[in-house]
Parts: sequence; structure tokens; C-alpha cells
Amino acid sequence: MPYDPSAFPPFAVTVDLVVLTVQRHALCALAVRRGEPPYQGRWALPGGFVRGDEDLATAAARELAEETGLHAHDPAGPAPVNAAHLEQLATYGDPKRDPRMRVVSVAHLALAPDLPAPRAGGDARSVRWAPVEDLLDQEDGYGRDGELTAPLAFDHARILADGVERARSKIEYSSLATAFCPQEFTVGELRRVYEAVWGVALDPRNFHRKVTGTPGFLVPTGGTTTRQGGRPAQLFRAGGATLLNPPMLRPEA
Amino acid sequence: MPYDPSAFPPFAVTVDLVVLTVQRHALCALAVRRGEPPYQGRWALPGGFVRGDEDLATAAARELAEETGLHAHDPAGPAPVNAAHLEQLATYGDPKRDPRMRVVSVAHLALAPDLPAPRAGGDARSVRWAPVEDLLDQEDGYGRDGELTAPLAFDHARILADGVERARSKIEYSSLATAFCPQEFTVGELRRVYEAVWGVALDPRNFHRKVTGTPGFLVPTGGTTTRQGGRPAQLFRAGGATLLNPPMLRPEA
DNA sequence: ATCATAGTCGTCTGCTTGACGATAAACAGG
DNA sequence: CCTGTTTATCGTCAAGCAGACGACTATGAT
Repeated sequence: MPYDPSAFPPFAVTVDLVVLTVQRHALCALAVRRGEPPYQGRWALPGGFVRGDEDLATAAARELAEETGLHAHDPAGPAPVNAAHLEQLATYGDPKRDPRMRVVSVAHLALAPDLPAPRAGGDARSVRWAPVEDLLDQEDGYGRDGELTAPLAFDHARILADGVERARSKIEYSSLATAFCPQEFTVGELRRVYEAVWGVALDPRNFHRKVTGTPGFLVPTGGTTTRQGGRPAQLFRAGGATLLNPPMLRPEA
Repeated sequence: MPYDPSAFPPFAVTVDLVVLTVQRHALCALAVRRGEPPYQGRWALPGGFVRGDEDLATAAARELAEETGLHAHDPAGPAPVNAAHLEQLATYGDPKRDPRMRVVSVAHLALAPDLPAPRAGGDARSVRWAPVEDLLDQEDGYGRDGELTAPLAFDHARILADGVERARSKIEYSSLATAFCPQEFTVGELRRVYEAVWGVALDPRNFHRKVTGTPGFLVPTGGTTTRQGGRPAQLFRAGGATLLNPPMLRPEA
């Protein structure tokens, strides 16, 4: 068939971000409050249009930096100070997903360590970390605290659920859970990440044996810390290994 | 920021298909020969523009049917006769990936059993199954057989490689390998699928123990066949289980 | 001094895997 | 008919890993 510019319809292309972190033993996602219709006043995932000369990954990294101050951490190369893992998640293109026009959104998944401050780009009250459980469980209605009582805008609940599921399954067979930790961390901190993401309790002794026994997963830095209380714990850095073999098994139950 | 139609650039959105099957012990992909520039005469993945009122999965299923006569098999619901597994793979949007204009392509992965005939939509010689190894190993140059000597058009080599890697890893922990088999198949046929996709030899006895011992993976139909020669083998159908736990381990080496 | 908290090292038991022997049931060819 | 070849299927054994859990260590809090 010949190449004819009128033969295909124009689309707007956006990137939406599922940014996850672990706060106070809970898996949390970044949400922004919408300032205009549609879904005005509702919470949504951060995101924006892809520019005309921009790659998809670049657009996602730009939005991430604008929203959080985090820099995407390319697996190769040294990690910057405020580094986050960033990967493409999936693409959503239902013709009716945006009532205004045809929008195809390329969702990305970002994993970040617990940040000192939410660092809103603009209005501080319009962006927040919220437990993913709260964001996904919302039914249409009024809540007692007057916050977060409506489901996420657009199809963002589905996108968030897909992102959470990706994170849950990927930490099973990769070292991705370290992306939730600061540069140096203890085995216990890493375990609490797994527990928060999976929503289960893990045996500290078996977990310790597993992660320290997997070659290339963790490298000791030599230091220790007592920031979690109790006996001082060894500090580790993420090793070069990206694939866990055999994987860390998620308890069924 | 206000909603302004001029604030974002228009994109063309396409779907590209990585359609895989197993033929004569080799993992093969569907390739079409391009009739027009750019990359005229080169092989490429099948694909096309997403229509204005069409979902991405719908567009992929339509292209798949046009190109192969296969119908996408939604995990829920009964499998049609010519059923193929279809899932979204990833999205490619480098600004320079198509020299004509800005095109974002949502690649999909389809897995099909060995088909009686390639069933080209148009010109029979312009579409063919080719071993993925051949398609990916192509260097720029001339081959002895005068065929398939150039790399795939656009960034399709990368897309194909990503699709193959997805298939290779996904059959480890899911029952997806059955998508390469006809409705009824033997343990040996399923093993040959794994061997072709992974490019390794598996021990028939251990493989048999593993797949027949995993509850919900295979259900016996009662029949037997000798179509592979040798002793008659039991026929099975794919069971309801989609996740293999524990997974089938891919030999390292 | 005592307790609570977290971290780390071991032990034991059962399951899974990988290597491989042995048997069974078909077909091909002499 | 007999024999070799091919494929399927069952069994055995040892090594490795995971889950359950006891024991001990090193901190800070009371």
C-alpha cells in the first residue's frame, strides 16, 4: 500500500509514571491531583506529552525529574545521587480512555528509595505519596478524612495495578528490590522492602541466608549501622548481578 | 497547564507483530518483504497503522488475522480453531526510527502452533517463516542463497530480539509453551518446543516427570498417537494453570 | 542489671532437580 | 518372525535448596 499521510489518524502520545517507593513498611505510589477537567480534583499518575524530538525513555525520565527530582538510572554507568530505576511498563490506547481526544499512553515504572521530601514541582499539596492499597481500593464515594476517596483518573488504577504487579514479580527473580534501598543498606532493610512489596512476613534467618549466599547480589562495604536499632548490621551495596538464580520465592498463602 | 491542541505534536501509531512458531525443531518468526521505500525489498515484521477507533489489542489481532489467518485467543473464553496467543510486548518510539515521520510502534508478541500453510494475505512470496537465528544474525551483505541477507528493516531486529527473549523467559514460569502446540499434543512434542525455543537439549525423563507432576499444567485426553514414531504417546490438552510453580528451569551453559 | 530489639549462624527435614538405568510399545528391514 | 531403532514412561539415587526453628550476639532503653 502506498504511503499516504491522510491514511492514518493522528494520535497524542503521553508517558505516565508509576513511581513506587517504600515508606513506613508500606508500598507507596506517587499521585498528583488534577487541576483541570476531565477528572478535575481527582488523583492521577504523573505524566505528560512526549515532545516531538524526544524518545519515550527520555520523556519518562524528564517527567520523573520534573515531578520528583529523581534522575533515571541507566543500568550501565554509575548511579547518580538521586537515582531511580526506570523501565517501560506497558502502553494503553483504548480509544475512550481520554474523553478529549485519542491519546496513547506509554506507562513507565520507576522505583525509588524512600525520599527525604516529596519535592513537588509546583504546588506541594498537589502531589503526594499514597499507599498503593489506598489508591487501588478506592470506591466512588466520600471518605472520613476527606482525602483520596475517588478512584484514580482515567485508566490509571489499571496502570498502577499493572505496575505494582510488575514490581512484585520482578523482585522475585532480579535484584530490583535494591532500587528501593539507599546506596548502602542492611539485609534487614532489604527484607523489609520485600515484605512491604509483597505484603507478607519473611523469616529473617532464611532471608539472610538466601541473599548473602547468592553470589554477586550483595557486596559488603565494611561498615555497620544501628539505624534500625538492635545489634549493628553489616552494610551492603548492590552487586553486579541483576538476575537471581534460583529466584527468591514469594510465599503463596 | 491548559489543554491546548497545539501544545503537543501529532504521532502516527502502529502495531508491529512478532509472530513465533516452531518448525522443524527451529524457532521461526513471520517476516514480510517490504514493497516500498524506505527499506524497499528488505524483510520486516508484519504490522500496520492503528485505526482511529481501534484499541491497540484489536489492531494487533486484526493485523495478525490479515497476515496469517490466525485469531487471537483471549485467555478467557474458548479457543477458536486457529488460535494464537497474543500479548503486548513493548513500545518503540525513537524519533528517528522511521525516516518519514514520527511513528510510535506498539509491538505485540504472538505465539502460534505450526501452521499447515503460511496463508499470505496477498503475495505468497512476500511473506514467510524464517528461523529467528537467521533473521537476527544477518549482517549487511550478500548470502549464497540470495535470500534474507540484509538485517530487518527499521528497528525490527531489536523488536524481534525482545520478543524472542520474552518468549524464552516466559515459558520458564508459565504454561505459554502450549501455545506453540496444537490443541492435543504429547509430552515429547511439548519438550521439543522447549528445546527449540531455548536451543538446548532436555532430558526426556526429567521433563516428563516435571510436566506431568505439575498440577493443572496438562490434562490427559485419553487418546494416544504415534505421529512422532516409536512407542505410542499419551495425548494431553493444556490445563487451566497458567503459572508454573516451581518454574521450569532453563539450563544455563 | 535487665529487657527488648535486631542481626547472624546452625541444624534438621522434606522436596526438587539432574544424571542415568531399565522397561515398554510401536515401526522398518531382513 | 526376529532384530534393531525410535520414542515413551517409570524408577533410583545423590546433591542442593527451602522452610521451620533453636541459639547466640551486640546494641539501646529502662
